[in-house]
Amino acid sequence: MERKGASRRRGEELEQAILDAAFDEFRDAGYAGFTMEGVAKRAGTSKPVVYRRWPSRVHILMACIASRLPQAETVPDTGSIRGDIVALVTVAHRRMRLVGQTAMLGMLTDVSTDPEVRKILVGSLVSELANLLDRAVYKRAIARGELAEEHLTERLRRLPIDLVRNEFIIYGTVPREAIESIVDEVVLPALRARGAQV
Amino acid sequence: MERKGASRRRGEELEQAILDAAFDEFRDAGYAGFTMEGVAKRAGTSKPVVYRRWPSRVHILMACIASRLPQAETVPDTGSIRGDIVALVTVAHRRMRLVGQTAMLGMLTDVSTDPEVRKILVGSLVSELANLLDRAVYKRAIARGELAEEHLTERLRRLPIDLVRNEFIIYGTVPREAIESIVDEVVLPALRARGAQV
DNA sequence: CTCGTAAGATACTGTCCGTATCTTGCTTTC
DNA sequence: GAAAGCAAGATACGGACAGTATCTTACGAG
Repeated sequence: MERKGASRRRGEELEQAILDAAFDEFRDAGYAGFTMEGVAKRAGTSKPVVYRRWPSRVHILMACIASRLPQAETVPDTGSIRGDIVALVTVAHRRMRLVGQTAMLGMLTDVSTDPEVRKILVGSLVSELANLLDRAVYKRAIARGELAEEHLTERLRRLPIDLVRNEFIIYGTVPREAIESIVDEVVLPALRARGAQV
Repeated sequence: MERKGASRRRGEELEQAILDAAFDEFRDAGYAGFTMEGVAKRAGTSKPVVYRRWPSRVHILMACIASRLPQAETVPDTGSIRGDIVALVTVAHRRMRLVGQTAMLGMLTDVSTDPEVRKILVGSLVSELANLLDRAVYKRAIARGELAEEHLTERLRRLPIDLVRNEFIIYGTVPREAIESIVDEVVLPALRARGAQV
């Protein structure tokens, strides 16, 4: 099924075309309907070509989703830790919506029996947000004097992301009120309890 | 493949035998390896018999797992809300371990596109714990005077379970220290912030 | 021009879901 | 206690899809 009147693509060009096709397939067919045959057909190529680059369905799925997520999102400096955390959680939620609830769960499922693949997923979908939280929110709050390094435990560091992820995974949607209740009823009180002036 | 020297089972007896077989299949083959063929073979019957009772793979999976979870677990009255919450979270964690990380994720995935089935899952795996938390923990704390009804928001009501579920789903394990940091660094501070004397 | 590499086509194995069809044993009813 | 009916159980099938093997062919490098 070679594409008519077109030369064979190779290397980077072909790889991008397949990732594009994969993303279209993901968007149109959903997580469960995402098939290697569909990807190959959309890309105007064949399965072995796809398999030469990604060893399995879940690998290319993660790759195509990761490739579509904005790489270096920023969180505006709102002047207070509350505003910054709300902004961060909003960014996190936007990223999750790009992935989708079913796909997020599906990838976590696929990955849960394979530590190798798990690393890839956690690296591209989880760690990035955690770093952003540290860099863009906590560091600024420390500079402002609202927070001290020693107020932060590991748990508090990841608390906002844990809560919004849970909300998204279980309920599928995270309305504005949910974000605010997470921040005002849980995160800020927990920070204050350790001495933060927030 | 009718079992030799045995009369045909019917009704309740057959149903239980299939559920037993399903649970064995689940334990031995895991979530991904759980197949209807396997269940039928183990139960000494055939697929149509299984399909007459449960309309799909995920239905019987949920049914067999739910049937193996202790129905009415109790949370000991430890005399303080902290102890009670730790105990509740420990119970929740034990239930989750019985299900397993992969199966939990897998069921959530399967269910995420079908509100009908979702209700069944949420009813048997989520609501039960929420009720337990209300009945066994918050009610007693209110009776003790540590807590007042109006201190409790919806978010705080489900906070302990949300956090332990997240921990289990993402990290696969919830060690004692995690439980304690959840309770001491997050849940109790959040309750105190709303006026609870805990 | 030749040669090697990778693209692309095709077909195959294997697995499993869900269903259709048929036989047969058990139970109920007259 | 025979006939009728119902559900159990066997078997086989259609369809989808993962992943692989094999072959041909375009194309770039030298």
